[in-house]
Amino acid sequence: MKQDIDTSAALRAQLMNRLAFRLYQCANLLNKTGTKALEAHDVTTQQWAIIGALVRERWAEGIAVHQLASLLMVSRQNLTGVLSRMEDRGLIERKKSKVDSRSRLIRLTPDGWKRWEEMQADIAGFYDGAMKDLSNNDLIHALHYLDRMRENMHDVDNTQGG
Amino acid sequence: MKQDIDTSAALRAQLMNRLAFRLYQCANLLNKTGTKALEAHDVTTQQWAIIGALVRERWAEGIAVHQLASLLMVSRQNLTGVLSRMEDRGLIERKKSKVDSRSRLIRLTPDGWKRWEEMQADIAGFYDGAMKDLSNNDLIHALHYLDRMRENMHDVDNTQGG
DNA sequence: AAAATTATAGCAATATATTGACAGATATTT
DNA sequence: AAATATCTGTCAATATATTGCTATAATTTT
Repeated sequence: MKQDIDTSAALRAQLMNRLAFRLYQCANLLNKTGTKALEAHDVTTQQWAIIGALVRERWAEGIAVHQLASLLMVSRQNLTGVLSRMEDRGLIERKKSKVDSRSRLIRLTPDGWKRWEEMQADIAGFYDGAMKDLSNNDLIHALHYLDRMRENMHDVDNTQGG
Repeated sequence: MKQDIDTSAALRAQLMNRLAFRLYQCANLLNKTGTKALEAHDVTTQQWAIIGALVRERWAEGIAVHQLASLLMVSRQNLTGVLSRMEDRGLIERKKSKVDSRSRLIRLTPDGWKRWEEMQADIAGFYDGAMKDLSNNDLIHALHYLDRMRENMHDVDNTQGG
């Protein structure tokens, strides 16, 4: 009976443990270093992700909070807090939807767009460091694995009553 | 002039953006689903990581806070908060070091060890879902990429005055 | 030996993330 | 049409993460 690497439960458990731990460390470091890299722009990593989403999705009137929360995979409540801080600083605006008066449509202000442009050089500089020595092929593979895990955990989430 | 996939700056920037975003989403989902999976044990994902580290590193007297913080790659201040909540619930104990009276040595209590054992079945169940359809080879590769990124960001961190 | 520097844990302030809850709006069922 | 169920954004409470700061201890420099 050949002890194949793919059939060793203890090895697999160890790999999964290490992978989860690595994910934990990476995410914390991404938050820390990303926020520091954009310090001059007064934009945290999380706010950067939100601005990036708003830039990418050019809805005519903006996007509803629950849609943005779904896209970012964070809770509506947390997003409300982050958006409030961004609105206070003039990066985004909230507008009551004409279609559904409960809904608030979120979009970047002209200042928000300007901030995005101003950030680009520092974003590029940050990525140079964070993705150093990773080829495009590496990036594609890493993306594939994280994608797989995200989908898996999304399913787990739904199973848990999401 | 051949437009090679490895030389396209726009593609690379897009990949890096998507990778960072995926990391953000995955980490949040890991925190959410991991904590939910261990709900019966009243242990969050972060506390699980700490217990795991304490289990793995079997120092005779325990580990100092700054060492544990370094291992986990989180700040001492944050760790202090998490440890306090764990101590309050009897999972860990803090003991003044005989060698350096400023230092607090952290280790699991007997209850902490027992909690770790009790968690194993639910941990395994969670991993089954989160790592579904990923072979051991996949796990090894994913680990490699996250490792690479972690090291890169660690270097960036040091450059930023970490 | 004294002075200066560095290290330790933890307090405080702020940002992010979750869950529970809820007023009010909207959609579905009766 | 009325009753019921669901949805929307946000408040509140709690956990996690960062930075600045500090009293005290330890180490290094003078």
